[in-house]
Amino acid sequence: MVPRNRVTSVQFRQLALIRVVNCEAGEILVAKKQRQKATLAEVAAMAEVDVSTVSRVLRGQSEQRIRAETRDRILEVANKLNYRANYTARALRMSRTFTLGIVVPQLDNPVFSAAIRGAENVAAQNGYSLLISHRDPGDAGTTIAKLSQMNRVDGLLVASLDADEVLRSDLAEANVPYVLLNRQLPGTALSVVLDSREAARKATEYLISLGHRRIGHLGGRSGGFNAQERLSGYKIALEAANIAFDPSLVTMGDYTFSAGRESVRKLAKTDATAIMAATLVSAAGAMAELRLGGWQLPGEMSVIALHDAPFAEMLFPALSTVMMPTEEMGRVAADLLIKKLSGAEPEPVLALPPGRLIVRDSTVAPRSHARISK
Amino acid sequence: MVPRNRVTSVQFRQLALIRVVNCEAGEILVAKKQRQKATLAEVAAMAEVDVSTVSRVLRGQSEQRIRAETRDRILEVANKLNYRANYTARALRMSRTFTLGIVVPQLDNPVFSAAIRGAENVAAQNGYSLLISHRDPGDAGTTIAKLSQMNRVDGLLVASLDADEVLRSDLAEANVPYVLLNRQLPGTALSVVLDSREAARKATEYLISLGHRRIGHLGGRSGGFNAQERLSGYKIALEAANIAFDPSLVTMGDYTFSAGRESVRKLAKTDATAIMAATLVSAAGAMAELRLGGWQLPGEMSVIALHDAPFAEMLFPALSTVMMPTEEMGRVAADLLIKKLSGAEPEPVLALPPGRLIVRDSTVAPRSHARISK
DNA sequence: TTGAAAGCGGTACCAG
DNA sequence: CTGGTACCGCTTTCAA
Repeated sequence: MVPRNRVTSVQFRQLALIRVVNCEAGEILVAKKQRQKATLAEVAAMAEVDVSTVSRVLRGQSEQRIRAETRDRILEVANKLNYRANYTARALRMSRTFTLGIVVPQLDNPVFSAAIRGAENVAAQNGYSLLISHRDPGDAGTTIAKLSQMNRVDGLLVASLDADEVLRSDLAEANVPYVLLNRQLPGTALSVVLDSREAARKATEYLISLGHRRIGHLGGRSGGFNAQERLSGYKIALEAANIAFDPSLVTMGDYTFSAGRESVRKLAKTDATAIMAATLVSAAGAMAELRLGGWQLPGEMSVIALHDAPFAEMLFPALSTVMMPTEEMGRVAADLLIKKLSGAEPEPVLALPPGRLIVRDSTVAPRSHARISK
Repeated sequence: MVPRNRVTSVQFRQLALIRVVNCEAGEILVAKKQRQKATLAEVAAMAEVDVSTVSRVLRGQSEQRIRAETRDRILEVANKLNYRANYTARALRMSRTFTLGIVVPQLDNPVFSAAIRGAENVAAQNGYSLLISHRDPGDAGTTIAKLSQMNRVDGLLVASLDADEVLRSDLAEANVPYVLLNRQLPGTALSVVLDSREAARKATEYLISLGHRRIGHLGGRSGGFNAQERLSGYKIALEAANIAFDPSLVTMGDYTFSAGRESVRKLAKTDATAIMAATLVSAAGAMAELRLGGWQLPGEMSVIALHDAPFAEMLFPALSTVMMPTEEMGRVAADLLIKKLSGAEPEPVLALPPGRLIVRDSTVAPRSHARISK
């Protein structure tokens, strides 16, 4: 009944034992052995038990069903051999990689790197690792599809700056659970976002409290989810203060430095005395351009931005901001995804409230006599 | 001879065929099937050939040994089923993951994110993917060890800010080939570094060419590899201009904003008219602190930094820099590692020469009468 | 040119 | 409480 060329486990154990014994001949060899990856079978052989027993012991589950003596012996051997389970083999067998993928549009962006940090922590706490992937705007959908189709991840955390349609079709390719990060997609699964609206409201409200009445808004891509939210928060704050909304004070660009520069030129022609910018980088662009135009900052123009990062403090004048819980966003998203992977119910969409207002040097009360625009 | 409970491949093929045929009953099911991960066996069954044949065809090698007709049929089926090889299974079988790990101390650092980008490109070109991992300064060695011991990567790209000893022992845990990034470690394998010395020399030389004679240096951690190199480049430039080296003009800190602030206080008490800073961030700290102290920038103090990133332009005054080929560094390192994995000879250590000098607004000729320090 | 079968290193079910 | 064994999905000899 025993197939040809097939060693029974008893035979194998003996074979392996010989190997092990040989190794023990010299300590050097043993040391070398520790460097190598020991397999379950080797541990089993050396402990003189079956692989299945070793597996049970090492996985720690159903511990009560194993004689303490046996367990200790196995543990000792495993330790001596510096045994580590082979990740690949386990993943294949269990059809689970215990890896979460996180796809971000850029790495050197405090928002995403903070989110990654948060996600990584939660992942680690739950025995998952995080496969970071940054998706250049060019490679349409490949990243998302690749990660999931190659069975490399159990689930995906997706941050995207793409248009709804593009993102939707990318996501369709993924055949793993996912949760969206910093972004909503109508009619789609879970997503964790920051409450940009409230943040924008808060920032605008602060400018109003300083006495500003003509407040410009440097927005993001007009189609974008967060851009809409921020604009809406801006309007809410104006309304609450009985200030009429003036479309000419709003400019939408993308979130880059140069877009900030360009956009602010339009605002510079108005009688605005303050600007609420969507991001640190666009605020930086705005301030740079204004300075170039000879404006006194913050005297002639107050600037506040959403999100906070060390970068805000490095600008001149140091930028006032409304903090955003970006790391928390990563944590929450990872938590949601892991719950989902454990078969839990899809929970409702969350919007994390903004953090504190950080007043630095870029915001002051308006001058009594507004400067004549240049 | 056939083991019990074992389906021969013929039997299995039939079983699978039944499944496939059933699926084809409705297009909806076929569509659904495409979403799922099809296995080799399923493709084989549907194409009515053996899995090994499918494998051969799909891997594209030894193509000539397969009848065109067969190959076409297989390709068609694979395509219809949207077949993707299971990464895990392949990795297990081949004992290779075709994944490179890259370990960096921080993600939101233009130096490392550029290196990652470069490494990723080269990796992709060679059929590898990149597993990005950031190692918090706290978790001693675990990251490096984990990645390799879990058999998740074939090789490692390691950027580290740790002390030699720490790094050395971490590396000892890794049982995969690795190459060091942005850092050398005496007596250790391959590493790819930037020529910081030459960059520092170039930056200093530029300040000298503007007429500065009393030039301060804002250095990095005094033990660090790059810090030494930069200091040395600074000295070389001075010497070439017959300017005596004055230790009181050199301050070593770490690379943070606040370290930049602190360090510059010492320099502010000297008669220095210019500063060569190790990094953008420390330069930013220095400028912030000087401004706070009432200095006119750049009039009373010129500042230049090593490395270039969008960030430099956002500062005020916009920072002059010497570009560093950080993305190239990632590319070269990945290339080296891949060569090593293919069994090639360990090539010599490289130092990539700095890029262009970018003159922005932070560097001007010294005033004829140096300001009395405050 | 194609098929059969032996694993890679685990996990988990089923016996005993 | 422990052993035996059938896979997970793929690659790679070895035969036919």
